[in-house]
Amino acid sequence: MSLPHAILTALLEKPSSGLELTRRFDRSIGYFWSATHQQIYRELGKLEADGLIRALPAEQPARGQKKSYEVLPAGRAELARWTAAPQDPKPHRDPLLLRLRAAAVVGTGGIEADLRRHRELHARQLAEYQEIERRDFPPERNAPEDRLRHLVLRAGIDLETFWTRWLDHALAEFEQLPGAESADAGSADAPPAESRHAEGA
Amino acid sequence: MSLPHAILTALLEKPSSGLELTRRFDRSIGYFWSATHQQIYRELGKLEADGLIRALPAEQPARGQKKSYEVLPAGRAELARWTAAPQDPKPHRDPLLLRLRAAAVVGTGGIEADLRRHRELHARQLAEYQEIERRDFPPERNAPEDRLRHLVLRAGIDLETFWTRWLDHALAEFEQLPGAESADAGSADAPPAESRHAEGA
DNA sequence: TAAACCATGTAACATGTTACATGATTTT
DNA sequence: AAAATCATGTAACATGTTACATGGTTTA
Repeated sequence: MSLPHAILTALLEKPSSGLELTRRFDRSIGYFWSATHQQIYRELGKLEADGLIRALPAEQPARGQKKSYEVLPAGRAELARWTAAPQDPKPHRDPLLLRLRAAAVVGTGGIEADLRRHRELHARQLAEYQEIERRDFPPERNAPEDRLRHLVLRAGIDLETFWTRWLDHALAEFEQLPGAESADAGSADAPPAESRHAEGA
Repeated sequence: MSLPHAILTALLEKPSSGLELTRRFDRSIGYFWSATHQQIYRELGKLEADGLIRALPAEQPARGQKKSYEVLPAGRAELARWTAAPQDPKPHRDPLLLRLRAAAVVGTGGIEADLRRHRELHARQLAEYQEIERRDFPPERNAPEDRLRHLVLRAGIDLETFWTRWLDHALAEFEQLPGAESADAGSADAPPAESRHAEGA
């Protein structure tokens, strides 16, 4: 139940149309809550039906026409309620760690190359966040209203730093692995399938 | 498309029934890929229909009867393929960061108490992982087959350490916040709803 | 033998993903 | 006026969640 509240937050920051929201989800908000345009349109419909937002009465309703929404008092109240309500942390889901665990059983295959690729992607994301920090939160600018936004951005920066370093560590560990190939102990049925030709980083 | 591969990995480590799998997902595997028993039974049915696993012909099929599965050669091959295939990192989704961002708009409400609670939950999880590390990976035991499994556990330990520290930082930041109350700049419609009575940590 | 628990499962729904459809506006 | 792009939307499906149903086994 987070997408509607992500949309309410975005609309409170600035009333927008579906496509504008989609673009903002590709940037700031999407950094910790992504959504496609189909999800957003679907959710905008529900929020409007529930009386939490309304379409700005600017112009026409036709199909190819832009339609902007703003948050109604009931929507703001719902967002405040949700923000203050306790929530348990959801268990973390990470396909890459799952693959490493699988690699311990069926062999490492070409996974090392993908680890390197992920490392680079995280490093790039880190650079992007740091650029945003330089631009939006220079040392002078330290108003209380910005503190929370900056704190959230710091989480993004710290997380990408974390993963970059962890992947460095993992790659170092791989170099110490014997032949970097099939380490098994299980029921032994099929051949390890492909294994050579790593795709470079 | 990760749940079937999580199940294949678990079954290769040790053939199991649905409930046994559920229990193992509550422990080791579930630490980075959780699943409920309904998901697991549903997926076991699909994997069997696809010829990737089969029920051990031990005994009866009746309703309240235990039914164990093992991985077939095709299943092992599929897991090896999936493990080696490149995958893009999925964008990270974090409701707590979303709530902090919302708090920047509608006010902090009682969110501080929940931050403290999350901090304690992460600290507890960290302690659990460290206990597992002590038990399963003592310094003597350093066989190559264990390296990958240990690496994955380290990720869990490092992540919980990360969040514990980050939440400490966030809470320190909160103490510097003016009245620790409603910081707004937007369309101003509704009252900030509830705000007082934090629920202690 | 009733209650508690073990084990597998069904059903309904919420959320997220992928592919495609359609009208309006801008560019060539 | 054809092509590209903008903007909103439908449809089908995959995955995840919540509530409940059913038969068997153990324990009070």
